[in-house]
Amino acid sequence: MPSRPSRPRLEDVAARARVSTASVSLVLRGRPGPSAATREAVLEAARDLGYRADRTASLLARRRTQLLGVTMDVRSSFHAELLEDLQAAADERGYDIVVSPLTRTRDERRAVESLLDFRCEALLLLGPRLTDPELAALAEEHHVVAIGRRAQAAGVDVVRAADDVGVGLAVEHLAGLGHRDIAYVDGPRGPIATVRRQGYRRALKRLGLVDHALVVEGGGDEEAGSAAAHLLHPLQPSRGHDVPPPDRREATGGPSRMPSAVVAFNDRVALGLLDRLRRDGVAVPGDVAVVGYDDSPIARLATVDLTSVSQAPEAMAVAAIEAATQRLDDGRTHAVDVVLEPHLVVRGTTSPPPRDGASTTSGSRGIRLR
Amino acid sequence: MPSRPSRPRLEDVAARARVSTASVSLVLRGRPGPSAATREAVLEAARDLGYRADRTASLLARRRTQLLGVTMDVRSSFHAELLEDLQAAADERGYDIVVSPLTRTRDERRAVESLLDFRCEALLLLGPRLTDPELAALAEEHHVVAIGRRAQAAGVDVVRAADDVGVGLAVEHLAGLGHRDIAYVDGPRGPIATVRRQGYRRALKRLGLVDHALVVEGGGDEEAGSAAAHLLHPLQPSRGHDVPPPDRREATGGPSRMPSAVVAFNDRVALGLLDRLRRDGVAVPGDVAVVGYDDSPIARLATVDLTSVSQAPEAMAVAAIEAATQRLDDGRTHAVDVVLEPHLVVRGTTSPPPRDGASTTSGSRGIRLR
DNA sequence: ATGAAAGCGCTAACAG
DNA sequence: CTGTTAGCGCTTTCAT
Repeated sequence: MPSRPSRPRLEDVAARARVSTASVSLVLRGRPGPSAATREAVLEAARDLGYRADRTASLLARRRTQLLGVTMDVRSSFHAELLEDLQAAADERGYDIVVSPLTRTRDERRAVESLLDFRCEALLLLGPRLTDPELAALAEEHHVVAIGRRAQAAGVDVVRAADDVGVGLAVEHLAGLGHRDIAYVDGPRGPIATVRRQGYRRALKRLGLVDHALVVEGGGDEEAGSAAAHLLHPLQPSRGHDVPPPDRREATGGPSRMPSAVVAFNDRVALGLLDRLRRDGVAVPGDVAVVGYDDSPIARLATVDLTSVSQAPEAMAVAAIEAATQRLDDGRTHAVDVVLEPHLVVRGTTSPPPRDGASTTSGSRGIRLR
Repeated sequence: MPSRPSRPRLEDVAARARVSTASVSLVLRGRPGPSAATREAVLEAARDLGYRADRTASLLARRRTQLLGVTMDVRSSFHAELLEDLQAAADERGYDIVVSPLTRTRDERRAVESLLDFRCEALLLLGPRLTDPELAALAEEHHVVAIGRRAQAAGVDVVRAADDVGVGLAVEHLAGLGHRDIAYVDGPRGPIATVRRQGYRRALKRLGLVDHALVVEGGGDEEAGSAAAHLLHPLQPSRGHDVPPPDRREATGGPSRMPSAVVAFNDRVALGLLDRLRRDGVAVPGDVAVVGYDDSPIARLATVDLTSVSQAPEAMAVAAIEAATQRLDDGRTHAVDVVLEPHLVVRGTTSPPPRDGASTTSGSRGIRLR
């Protein structure tokens, strides 16, 4: 339990070092002025007393708070990753970060308000779901950086990866392997999903595969991916794993051709997809190749080993902090839109399509589906 | 971009409402005193000006900050879940939460310091890795609540689930289904893993199954679970999924009997385990039953459907906030140790063991392994 | 180079 | 019930 004698104040250090509080303040913040002798005395006194500055007080006194506010979805591992990098980048520039998690009882508005209460000097919004007008309104009063999605809002800095390009990379990779029937599992409504879907469509067009386009409904999590598996393989028994799958060639209804490859909105969706496909006896990548998006830690697991598109979170983080500090420290006033190039990380869930009529179903299963 | 005219201050509201700043302060904080007329005038003025209190200033002025600091591992979905519930519980009691994430560049010490800089009135540490002496030292200066693990540290409040009981529930459930060879996949070194392992050993003893004890090395994530699969099934080809598994009965080396059930340190480990087992052609729960720990969101996914032990995060969160506020508001001075009873959530990864000599390998695969 | 003093914006006594 | 006033702990002119 905290000892009653409240923690030492600047004044206490000053008294002990036999100098003024002003000197102590300067020394402790490493600012030029005080002589070497004073410095030493102050540092010693501070050490002896175990002094730590009260940020609340210094923030009040200073105009600046040096605080950057970040809103994030606690459940998103991509956000978690970004946060780590944001933290590091902010650190280097002498800023501190306040994170305001979105939860089911705490939407983006509240999260932002909380940040403003802390007097954050800029708001970094991870994958904000606010509408463009809402963002623009916010930006009238505060510095705001939208991270990870496009935003057509005046005054808002944007840092994002070219998602359409990213999906394009995935599609091209698959096409390069020889796939022609490449499906796409859509994401949850929103600007991010829109751009990725566009990327898919455009890539198919470039490759002359538009006829093969197949966008199936999806979502943002494993559940959605799992559900999508049924749309891709509508002939599988819809529940239970105890019924042998019928020969997929005998299919009626559903897509006339089964895709030999699937690009998913993100890794979580890809994961749900993988899991369901494999349970249904579909080999990945033997029967179907799968590509995710985000290159999340889980994709890197040896057991998952998912080919995925990386948004380069470190680069995004650095760019975002940069955007904020340029406004705060360098007086930039026009909005910027930083677009980073995603890159594909090829792993084990993609390989050439099965030879016509033959399945490359994993031999370890000892089964062939057709 | 922020407009230069700094935001309205209390004084501005007072002037506009033609009352004193004191009255405004009281009204805005909903404290008794001001007359209805004053209230209305103030509220209107505040609304007109778009006033929002500067928390920094009020914290300074007030003795109290009403801030609770939380350290957490951003990567842990269990922590994420707890955080949501902590947030809600704190809210109800008029406290605000500052979260300080641990990252690879930011260990627990730094995270705590950051919280102290914010003048948090209590520290809630999620699954702290600090040693007991370190915790005790911290507790001399601050209110600290350790959440999710046991702690033998003077002055530290502890809120945890009875992990040994939890693992016991899992083992008993399996034994009740008829399993006798029940293995345990250990967690990462630390107090949590120790207690869970103990729970496993004691449960076996109670059930007269000590001879069947098998603790295999594990860890905290999917990777570890995947690796553990090989220790449980040492005869599986160690890499690649393209070699049909040999008849496991012909095993030489490794455990003489294959366990028919496995309890994993946590859900992530269980997940890695599940994935690897299934890829190796082992049916779950047909050949091997698997139980996880944490009842994390992923365990609940239809595609995963993992039997797991729930630590009841909501209850933990409430108890933790309670512990903190009792100290702060009710003047409690002795440490408390709140132990919550975990409960088992039975899902699809557990079923009776295979009949002797027969495999219940999933029929949907159309294969039998032996 | 150093110290005295005036705030930062708000809260809490204390008068009135 | 309302207004006045003295701080909260630190930073920052501005003299010295």
